[in-house]
Amino acid sequence: MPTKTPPAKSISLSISDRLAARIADGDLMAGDRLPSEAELALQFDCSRATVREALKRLAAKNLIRTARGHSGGAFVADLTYAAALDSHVATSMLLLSMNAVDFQTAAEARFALERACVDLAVAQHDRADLRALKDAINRLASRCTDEAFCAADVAFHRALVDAGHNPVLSYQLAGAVEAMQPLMNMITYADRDRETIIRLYRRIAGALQARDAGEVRHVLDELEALMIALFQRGQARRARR
Amino acid sequence: MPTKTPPAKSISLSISDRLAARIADGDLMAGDRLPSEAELALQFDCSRATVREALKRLAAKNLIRTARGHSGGAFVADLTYAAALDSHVATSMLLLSMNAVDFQTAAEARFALERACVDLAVAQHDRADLRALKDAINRLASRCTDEAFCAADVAFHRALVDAGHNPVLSYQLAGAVEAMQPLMNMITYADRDRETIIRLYRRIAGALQARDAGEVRHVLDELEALMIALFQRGQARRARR
DNA sequence: CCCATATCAAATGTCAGACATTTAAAAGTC
DNA sequence: GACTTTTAAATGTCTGACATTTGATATGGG
Repeated sequence: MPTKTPPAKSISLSISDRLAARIADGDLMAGDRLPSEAELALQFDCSRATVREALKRLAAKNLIRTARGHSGGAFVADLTYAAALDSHVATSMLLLSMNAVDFQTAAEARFALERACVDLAVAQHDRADLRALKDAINRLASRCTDEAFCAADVAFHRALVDAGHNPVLSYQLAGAVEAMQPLMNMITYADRDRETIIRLYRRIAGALQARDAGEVRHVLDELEALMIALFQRGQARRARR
Repeated sequence: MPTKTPPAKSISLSISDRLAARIADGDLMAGDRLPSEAELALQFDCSRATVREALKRLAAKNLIRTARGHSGGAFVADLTYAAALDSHVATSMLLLSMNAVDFQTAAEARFALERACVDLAVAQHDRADLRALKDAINRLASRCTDEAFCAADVAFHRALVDAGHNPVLSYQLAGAVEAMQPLMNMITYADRDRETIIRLYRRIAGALQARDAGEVRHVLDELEALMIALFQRGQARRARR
């Protein structure tokens, strides 16, 4: 009996797939309102509960948003960079933690990605970008917890990435950098380490202002080596106890 | 009345958030089985339907998978690179199409990212990587539709990225490159364009084998310029009609 | 004793109908 | 005309039931 009954995909799954395809194809455009749950139930010949499960899945993927009330309903969401970034970061974080990615691999990837935006950042940055970089450095220089230090660290790198003025690149890079923050948080920084890092960051900001891409890349190399060394030192210390 | 009643988050949403947090925190580990829907309904003091909506949301984010039958249920999924990549690509594609990203911006981002893996690829590649590159080139050289040409194009870049032997980097880069395929598909290639592209790809493969990172980067620059020129030529032709 | 078969139980998937809540528009009132 | 009340349409939730799937268990025969 070659009638296709593969893994018997559930009804709600096939509904969400069909709606997702219509959105991806541009058949349903951002802002469009989907039929009401009751209408969809009629169209797909199933119950409202089943339709709702399908809609929840789409909502989880940021494909639709729902509003209650008289003229509420499900609307095709206009996917923003911010929303996409959130889910990208969440997924990447889970991926890194679940696959036990070692620090060296993560750091290697992170700095490789960061170097990808150097040329653009050097060419495109403006005064606001330099300001953002310096704000982040100032926050780093203030006494703060390791977590706050790492958060400011992320802000610095984020500013560097954004200086390329390419939203697509920012989206990809910022997601990767932020996803690695939990790993970076495993580093405990001594005061003199912080000073070293801040010095490197100032050199990056300076080189960027001077539009010296080679120097920026060079400092990033140093930074990467430093990070890995700090992590390994911390690991050795943990092992000794 | 400062009692917090913000936007009255729905019950099913708060349930999925709580479960997601437990997974992210490592409280629930990959492979763990969640309580049955009936039990969860008791724990959260709500109906099974509400629990199910929450679970569907988690399933959409690849956080859990469900199985039917006697010893079925919801299990914490072990997020694979492949699964994460799929959702990353899907999201990125939507993001690009919905935000009307222009070709130049996308190409700029794509080649910037690609250059990010050159150093690693030059240092780490092995024979299998070169083989994958050459296979892709051979497919490009065979007569094929524009879509197949673009698919082989993606395969080439994917192989280049994977040559870095860094799964984290591959995940990030492959997602970005694949997401841009629809834009690249907008290019129609004349025969002599294809020949030019293939020549560039052969140079890349050769430079990689010779472990000459500067040459790889240089060819990528040429490739980027060519792609943008081809796209603009196509646009001008479309406008003239 | 082992193996095939039938039965069972637990879980997800689905359905039907009801009620609660939210929201904007329409109707009514001053 | 501005304010208040009513109303309708939609999502959010609850309840209870049935269907389906699938491993475990019991049962029977060789």
